[in-house]
Amino acid sequence: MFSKSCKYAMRAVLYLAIHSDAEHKLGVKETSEALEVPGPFLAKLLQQLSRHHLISSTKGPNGGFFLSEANSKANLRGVVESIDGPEVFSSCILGLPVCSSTNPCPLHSRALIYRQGLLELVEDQTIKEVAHRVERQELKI
Amino acid sequence: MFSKSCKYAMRAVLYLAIHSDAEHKLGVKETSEALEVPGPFLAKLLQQLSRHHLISSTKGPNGGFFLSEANSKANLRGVVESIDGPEVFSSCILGLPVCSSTNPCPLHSRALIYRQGLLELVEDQTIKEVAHRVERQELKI
DNA sequence: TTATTAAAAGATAAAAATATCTTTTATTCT
DNA sequence: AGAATAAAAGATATTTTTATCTTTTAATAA
Ligand code: FES
Ligand code: FES
Repeated sequence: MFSKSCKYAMRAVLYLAIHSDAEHKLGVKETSEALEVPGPFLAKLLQQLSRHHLISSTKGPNGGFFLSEANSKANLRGVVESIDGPEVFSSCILGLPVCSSTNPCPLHSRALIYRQGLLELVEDQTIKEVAHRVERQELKI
Repeated sequence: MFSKSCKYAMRAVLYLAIHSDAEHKLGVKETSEALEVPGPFLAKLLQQLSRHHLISSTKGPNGGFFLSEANSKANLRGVVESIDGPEVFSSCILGLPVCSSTNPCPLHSRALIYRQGLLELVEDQTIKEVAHRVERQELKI
């Protein structure tokens, strides 16, 4: 499915959504330890997300990563596309160079439905909404 | 989604379903060239599928790979599970070590539905049925 | 039996993904 | 201004996946 990097990134974004805001930023260390994910590797991912404006960051003392209000009102699709690329939602399930309805592979029409479901999975709730559910229902990330 | 290996394997199985039978076996070369896939690499995948009895093979002159009647009455699930492992249909979408409804991640319940769809995609038609559709509708593999 | 064929198996190589370490830059606090 | 902090950037290392090459084994045909 999603790459390991992408999964780390989604979890980290949710962690930040829950534990950070503009006044309470989080360092890589705390986040990586909480998620049990390699720190320097997560740092790269967070930097990439920050460059793409999917999360926010500041340097220096009291600096760190956090989700701005705007960040947390977005959904996870941007995070996934930023790390794994937009093709995860549009590429042929058999790996053919192009996925098209005019020249489809035998699994195409069903794959469309399935991919739509995947898209909805990451698109139809905001990061903030997902984060709230995690808190209320004590879900794991 | 599925690994490159898995995609190669699925396409090769469909190609064999269409172009081979117990009397007309196919060599790796023909198959790999038809699918535009690296030959020695495909050979490994076919050998693995053969060991797992998802396709058939014989050595020597007129030997090669083919789908027995039994092989072509199976579905693609076995092929996928043989190459990518059964976890593709059961692992947590966020990469948590266990996926369980008693201790779920925030995407779990939707992920269940999505994974079910993926399973149906490869499970609800036999290889033979898919192959016939490819022939009748001139689909790409 | 011998030559030929093609898969099976094993060894090696290249590329991509994942992981780590070091240096630099921006920010804050004293 | 100077010291401390933490991200940003860059360089390096490891692991996994993908790809290739060589040798061996089994089957067929002459
Ligand atoms: S052509 Fe294969 S999924 Fe669209
Ligand atoms: S726990 Fe994450 S998908 Fe089931």
